[in-house]
Formats: sequence, structure tokens, C-alpha cells
Amino acid sequence: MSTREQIVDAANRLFYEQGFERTSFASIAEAVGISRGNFYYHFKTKDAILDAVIQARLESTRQMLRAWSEGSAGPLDRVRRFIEIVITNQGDIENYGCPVGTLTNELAKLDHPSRTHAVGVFDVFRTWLREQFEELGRAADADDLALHVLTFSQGVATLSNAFHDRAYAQREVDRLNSWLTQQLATS
Amino acid sequence: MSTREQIVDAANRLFYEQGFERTSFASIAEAVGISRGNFYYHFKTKDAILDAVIQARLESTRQMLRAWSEGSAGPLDRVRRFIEIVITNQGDIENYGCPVGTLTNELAKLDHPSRTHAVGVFDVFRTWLREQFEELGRAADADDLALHVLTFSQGVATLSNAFHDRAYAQREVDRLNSWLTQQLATS
DNA sequence: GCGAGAATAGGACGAATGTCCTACGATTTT
DNA sequence: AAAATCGTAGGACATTCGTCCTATTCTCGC
Repeated sequence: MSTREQIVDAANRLFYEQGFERTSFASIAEAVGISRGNFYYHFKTKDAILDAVIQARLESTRQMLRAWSEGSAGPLDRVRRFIEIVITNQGDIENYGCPVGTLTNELAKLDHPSRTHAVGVFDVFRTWLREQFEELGRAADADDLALHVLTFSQGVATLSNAFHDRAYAQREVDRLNSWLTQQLATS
Repeated sequence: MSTREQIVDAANRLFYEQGFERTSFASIAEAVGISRGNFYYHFKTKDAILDAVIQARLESTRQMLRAWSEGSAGPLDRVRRFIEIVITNQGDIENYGCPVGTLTNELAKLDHPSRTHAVGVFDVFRTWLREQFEELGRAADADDLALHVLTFSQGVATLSNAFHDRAYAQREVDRLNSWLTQQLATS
């Protein structure tokens, strides 16, 4: 892995675990094991490394969802797999929240120009979910359903982070899965 | 209003709008119109002002909910009023997110000792909602229902902050209100 | 083997941070 | 009126921040 990739990886993790504002050039360089001067050679400003991290998240998210879409599962199972993320990543979510929601909110508070860039990750999930619902014959309200699933995931992530209550998260997953079954049965 | 109250007020607003980490002693003092030396006289450390802000939020939240409970509306209308908060405060939420969820998450990322203190505001809402559902005859799953309403509000707040889509927020409010009606009809 | 450019190291810079100290004016107490 | 406490001001402090510069090492085409 190239130095630049290592930097983006370390920054990605630190931005998630500590927040963008809190994470310094020095701490990223230390995590990678390089000097600040070397860091500066690859990224001139903190905003540049932020944009690189967002770009990496966009690409890894697209890749993950593409792999899901190319698997053998149908669209319903794909949506359920997305819903299950709050369980799959429960440990990180309890400690740091959702990587997408927490970054976009931090950038909103900072009034940072890259906020819209970060929201793009939400758009990737939203579009992918919408496509699944379209495949399920819900073209008319596919976007509405997609946003509802996203709403669920953000709410569960925030409260899991606050309460560290795994039984709660599982109940909410079960509830949304029931809702999903009911939605697709009565349509 | 005393200087101390003015400081807590200004810090409360700045922590919400800019985040705790980003907000400096100097910016709070400037917002109040006092010197840093005077600020230090009232609060020795940044953690002290944070705890004072959390305490103020706890008290104002308790006071608001007490006023709601003492009003003429029944428990169902009270819950609907809570649900409506994401519309009532839509402007601030679009700009800064939910004050409770965003602060608790920031403190989680900072691994800050006052995190549990901040989570207390969630507990106040949770307890109040649980009491409403108990009054509605749902003692068995009152806490589960309360957490579901909180999940909704956090999810809508996060996505409203990301997308600035008022029609979406209204659709989610309508959806949860329908869910609420159905819940209480079939019980 | 050499020279050019890429990569890395390490430190310097001003600005901002949280914290702390001392001094002055206001207010209250004796 | 004198004295003591409270409130406020303004600056000093070490540290850390993002940024930038220069010098050295590495790599690779010629």
C-alpha cells in the first residue's frame, strides 16, 4: 500500500473515531509512522486530506453495494442486509456512531465547504436502496421507502451510541423488518 | 441575567452551532462581551462550562416536559407534540442537527467523561415518553415504544441536517403518527 | 554510474488554544 | 470611613495547531 493510501486510511479511521476537527496532521502522521514534512508532501491542506477521505468512502461504499447487488440475493434480502448493518457494526457504532451521519453533521456545524461532498455518501446509499425498492415493484414511492430505511439506520446508530443497548438495536431491526414485510405484502 | 447565566447561555448556543471542540473560551467570552479573565473567574476549565451547559439543558428539558404534562392535552397529544419537534425546530435542525444527539456523539468521539452526563438528556425524554405510553395503557412495552419514538426523532434530525428536505421530514412525521394511531388501536 | 525527480525528514513560523496570574474597580460588610 | 470580598480586565504562559521551507535520501531512466 502506497504512503498516500496509508495516509488516507489512517485519516479515515481517525476522522471516524475522533472527529475531523479533533484529528491533527501530527496524529495522522504518527499513526502512519511518517514525518509531518512527508505528510505535507502528499496533502497540502487539511481540507485536501478530508476530500480524499470522503472520496475513498464514496468509492468503498459504491464497491460494497455493487458487490451486494451482484450477489445471488434478491433485492429484499439486500435491503435486509443493509438494515442489519447496525448489528454487524454494532461495536464501532456504540463507540463512534455512524461514520456518514456523524461526519456530515460535524461538517455542517463547521460550515465546511466539503459538507455536500460528504452528503454524497448518503446519496449513494439512498440511490442504491431506491433501486432495490424499484426492483421490488415500488417505483412510485421507492425514494420515500429508501429514506425511511436510512432514517431508521441513523436513529438506531445515534441511540446505540448513546445507550450501548444491544437488545434495543435488535428490537428496532426486528421492527423495521416487520414493517418491510408488511409493506411488500400489502402493495 | 447574571454574567454566569449569560456565559452558560452563550456556550449552550455555541456548543450547539459549532460543536464543543471547536468552541473556544475566547469565542464564548466575545459572544457575552466580557474578557477572558472574567470568564475564568466563573469557570476554571472548559469541562466545567460543559457540565454547566449540560445541567442547564437537563433543567430546561425537564421544565419543558413538565409544562407539557401539566397542560390540558392528553398523553397521546403530548407524544404527537414531541414527534412534531422535528418540524417545529426544523430550521435549527437543518443547520446543526439535534442538540442532544450531536453533543452525545461528539463527546463519545472525544472519549469525554461528561458523555454519560449528556446522555442524561436522552434519559429525560425517554422517561417522559415512557410515562405517556404507560398512561396510554401500554405499561408492558412503554419503554420500547419510547425508544422507537426517540429513534425516529434522531433519524429524521440527522437526515434533515444532511438533505434539508422539508417534505421528507413531514412524510416521516406523518408515517410515525400513523404508526402511533395503529399501535394504540390494535392494543 | 549518474543525474533528475520523487519521497522523506525535521524543523521553523505565526496564530490560536486552555490555563493561569496580577491588578484595578465595584460592592458589600464592619 | 475603612476594610474585605466580589467582579472584571488584560495580558503571560507553554503547548499545539496548520502550514511552509530546506535539506537529505531514495529510485530509476539514461
